[in-house]
Amino acid sequence: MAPPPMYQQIAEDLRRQIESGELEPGRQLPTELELRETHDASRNTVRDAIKRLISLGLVETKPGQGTFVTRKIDPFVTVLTPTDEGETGLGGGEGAIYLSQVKRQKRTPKVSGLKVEIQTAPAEIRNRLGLSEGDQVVLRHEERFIDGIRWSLQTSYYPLSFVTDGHASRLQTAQNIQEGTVRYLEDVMGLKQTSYQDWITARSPNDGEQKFFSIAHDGTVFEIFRTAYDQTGMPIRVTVTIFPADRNQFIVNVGRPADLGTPELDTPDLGKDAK
Amino acid sequence: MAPPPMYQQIAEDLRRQIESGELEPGRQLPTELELRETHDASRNTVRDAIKRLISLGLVETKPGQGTFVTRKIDPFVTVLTPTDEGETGLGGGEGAIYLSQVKRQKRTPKVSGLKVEIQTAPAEIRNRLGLSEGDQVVLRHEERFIDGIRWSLQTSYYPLSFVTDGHASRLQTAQNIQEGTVRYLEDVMGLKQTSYQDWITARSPNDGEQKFFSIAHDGTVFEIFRTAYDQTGMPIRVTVTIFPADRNQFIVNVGRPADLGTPELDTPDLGKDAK
DNA sequence: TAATATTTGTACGTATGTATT
DNA sequence: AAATACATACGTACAAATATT
Repeated sequence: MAPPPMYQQIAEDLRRQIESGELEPGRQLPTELELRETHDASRNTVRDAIKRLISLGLVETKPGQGTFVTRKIDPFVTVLTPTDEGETGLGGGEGAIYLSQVKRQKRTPKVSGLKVEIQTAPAEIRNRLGLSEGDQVVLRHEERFIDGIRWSLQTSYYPLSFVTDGHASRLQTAQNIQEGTVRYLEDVMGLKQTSYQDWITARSPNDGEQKFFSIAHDGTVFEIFRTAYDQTGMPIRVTVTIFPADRNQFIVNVGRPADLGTPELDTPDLGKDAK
Repeated sequence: MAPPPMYQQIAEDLRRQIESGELEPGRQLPTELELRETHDASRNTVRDAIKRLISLGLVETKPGQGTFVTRKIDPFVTVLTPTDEGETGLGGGEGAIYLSQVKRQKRTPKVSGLKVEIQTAPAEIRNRLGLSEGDQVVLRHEERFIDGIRWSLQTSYYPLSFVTDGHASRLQTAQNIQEGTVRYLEDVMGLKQTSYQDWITARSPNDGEQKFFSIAHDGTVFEIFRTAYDQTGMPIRVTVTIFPADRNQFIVNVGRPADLGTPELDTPDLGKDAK
């Protein structure tokens, strides 16, 4: 039996120390030069070990300062199914995706950096909205925070015809639509949002996402496409939301109004050692 | 302005060639020694570039053979909400999570390696099932394939009391329960599954998952906890399923029986350049 | 079967650059 | 300005896996 390579052994050793709490979150690891001596390895080998810990999300490095054990963020839990059966696909925001009420009521979501553009619809959006090649869309982009933490990036796409033919002119103004776009579209165009479909994927972040969320290039983000339909089954909006996987989880409730408890919501290490 | 480091430039250069189709899936990249010469860099620098491409999932290396452009797997799409309103939380399998009917009918799911154990319930399971510390659970573990491709790993947990007090003895036999455990529990214990809750997270694979799915150590898996409840609101099962993110996507339908189209399901590069 | 060539993996050493204290 | 710590980049050597002769 070949023994595991040295850099893996060093990584394992450090991982054990971190997960046992010996090295608590926020604390600095020994420097590369120190680890070089304590483990009797070259600096490059030590660095290989640290790279593994980075890709596991256990540590982060800061040039000129050191390597630190990652502080875990108490995860945001988003319920993808409506919490209130009264609202059919529901209310506010950018037609969006809602923060769990459970134990989140003390948290304060904020939105900033609203940007509005008009573009030729990219294929993914065009197909979901049932448009033709070359058709244009109105695009409303937001940065979303919770308690000051960067939570998600959201972009909603509407057919440009809503503005040109449907008189929903406020869609293209870079102002928040206070009553919510769902309500607004119903008021001015008679479009009722009666259903939606969420499409959930995961991938690596692009450069912009990497910077905005301060995550590693080999981290993970959820990408959720929400397509909303009116009473006739016509798609009226596509909302694409990016959530970094290190601080976001999702819940889907089926078969009940869903005020069921959410076990372990407090526990920071949920899912750590699941096998 | 500092130029980007050389290994990133080399990675970008190769990425461009891959995404433009110049280097098609399955094809071998130039060897490290060749890249060393074409890019006038050291072998280690070339290797750093390739590591980035690996973590983006664009290439994979095979010792002794070479580096190859990843063949993308046509993603499996799983619908988390019931496709048939008639069934309340629904039928077969291990009480499980169901494969989309859409365009998947030609695909053949297979299950193998059924393993049954009795364990003290780990905290995550215990809390979800409403058990006390030290309580035991019956654990049914399966490896699941689609068209021969490793699709997911699933483990279902039931309170041991179902076997000792409830006479659901077949739970602890390593045999498939043909009619489905949902039906079986209803027959022998009168437990009707009327609702469930899915809890969706993403994380790095552990060693076993890494090997089973042949994914990189810095890849991503979805981990979905499905807690099923009976008519009284009592939790009767927790099913934990691991899905590698490179070949799995999920859909949640709200507000309609949901036979809506699934745009782009055929398109292999869904979500590639979404921004 | 055995030897050989090719290709990636691990490990070392060194030098220099950049960010922070 | 100097010291510290991580980042990039080069070079070398040998091991391990695979394919070929």
